[in-house]
Amino acid sequence: MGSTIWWIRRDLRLADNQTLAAAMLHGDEIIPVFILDPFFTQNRGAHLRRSDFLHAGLQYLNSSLARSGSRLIIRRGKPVDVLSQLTSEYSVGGIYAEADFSSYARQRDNSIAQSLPLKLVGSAGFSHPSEVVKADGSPYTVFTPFMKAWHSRHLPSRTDLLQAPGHIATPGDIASEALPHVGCVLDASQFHAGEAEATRRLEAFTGGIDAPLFAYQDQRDRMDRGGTSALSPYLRFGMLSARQAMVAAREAAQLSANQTGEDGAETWLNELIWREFYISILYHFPEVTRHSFRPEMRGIRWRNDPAEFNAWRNGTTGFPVVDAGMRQLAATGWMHNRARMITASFLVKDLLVDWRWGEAYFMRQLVDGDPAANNGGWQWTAGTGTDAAPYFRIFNPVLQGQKFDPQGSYIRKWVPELSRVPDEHIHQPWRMPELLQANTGCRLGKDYPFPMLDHQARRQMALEMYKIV
DNA sequence: TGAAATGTTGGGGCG
DNA sequence: ACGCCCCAACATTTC
Repeated sequence: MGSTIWWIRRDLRLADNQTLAAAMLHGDEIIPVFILDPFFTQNRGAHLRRSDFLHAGLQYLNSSLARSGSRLIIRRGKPVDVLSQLTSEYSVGGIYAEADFSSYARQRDNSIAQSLPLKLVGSAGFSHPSEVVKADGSPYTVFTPFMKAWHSRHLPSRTDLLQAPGHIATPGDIASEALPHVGCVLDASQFHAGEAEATRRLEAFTGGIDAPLFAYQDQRDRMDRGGTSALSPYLRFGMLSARQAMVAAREAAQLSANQTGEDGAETWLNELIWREFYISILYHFPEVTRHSFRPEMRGIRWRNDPAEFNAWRNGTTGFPVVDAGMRQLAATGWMHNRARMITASFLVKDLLVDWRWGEAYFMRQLVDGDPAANNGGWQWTAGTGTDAAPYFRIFNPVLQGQKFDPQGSYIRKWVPELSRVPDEHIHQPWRMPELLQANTGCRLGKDYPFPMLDHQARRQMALEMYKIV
């Protein structure tokens, strides 16, 4: 049958990989290739942490392939050129890749498919976005009906999962560049790349009767606790498939069907379906990457003050919970989901900055930065998206801190200058008497900034701004 | 997956 | 004992 290329993009795993399985079905020999595309690598500096996570993942994948009798081929260049060359040199019968619905990937793949036998199999989501649509074929734009439709159609179970191939035959004479270098910026984050780590984390989160999953509903918003799965970087690069995650959630839900905590599995599954929803939105409405989904929101006149934007990025807004989130992001490339909502709301509704500025900054910093989920999250917060939070839903950073970091331990962890501030002032350090400021080493305006704005006033401005449109 | 403003209720202090 | 006021607690409406 000849060779087939498994063109790896964001499916860095051997288990439950439909793309790899299809490639193996259609060829005797597999050429697993990852292409370092100048479109991405030229911009690597801007996405250092995510690049490093990817590169570490490639090293891990290469080891896994080696254990299966294969190896990873690294090539550098425009994908169409690299693939043309490989195809002609090794009489390749087909190129198999997982579908990717971000705008660059779609253009790239469409153009390659015109000259090469590219076949797109599977996707980063559980199902193809064209599968879960309304009866008349139009896409869902409201989450709840989408979620219900999803539940009625798809009930993955363990037997649906594909085993990792035992042996992968790969031609021995194919030249490869060296595996890309992994820098040290990942050291600060808690994420180790690779399929095994992803599987281990999934098992730790969902396995057993005491699994954190069962406390998910109660704990997920608590920034001071590790109640979330923190699996997003693994899902982002396909070190874990959506299907594997969903199967684990379902099995846990069944295990606990008659016990407390069953809602946790349901709630987490819903979060995975939100991810499917945003993948679907990006697929059906690619223009959301450029502007607001809701046309009537495209004329908002944002303030876009660069100095204020910088204060937000640096975590020096003077609002402890906002600064904690932004510093966690800068330090680790990851942020607790509740903190993402709080910081995003602050940027959009207190600083009145265009949500796309925030989207771009998050994309630059996040290890799990994904065009669909990141865009969906930002448009949700800004109230510009599908089924978004209404424009008047404005987070109060003090109340959010009090609710979801009651003792301020999340704040103290990421904003060390507040570490000695007592609990009763941790969310509003500006209310500390001067003597206490001196005693706790947190003098406002010196050790930690005064709040950069009056939330009540900005809230009114935001309401006006949205109303004018 | 919000918060503020406004409305309602009921217990208790008080004359 | 009773009406009145105050206000906390809760509910509803509004942005």
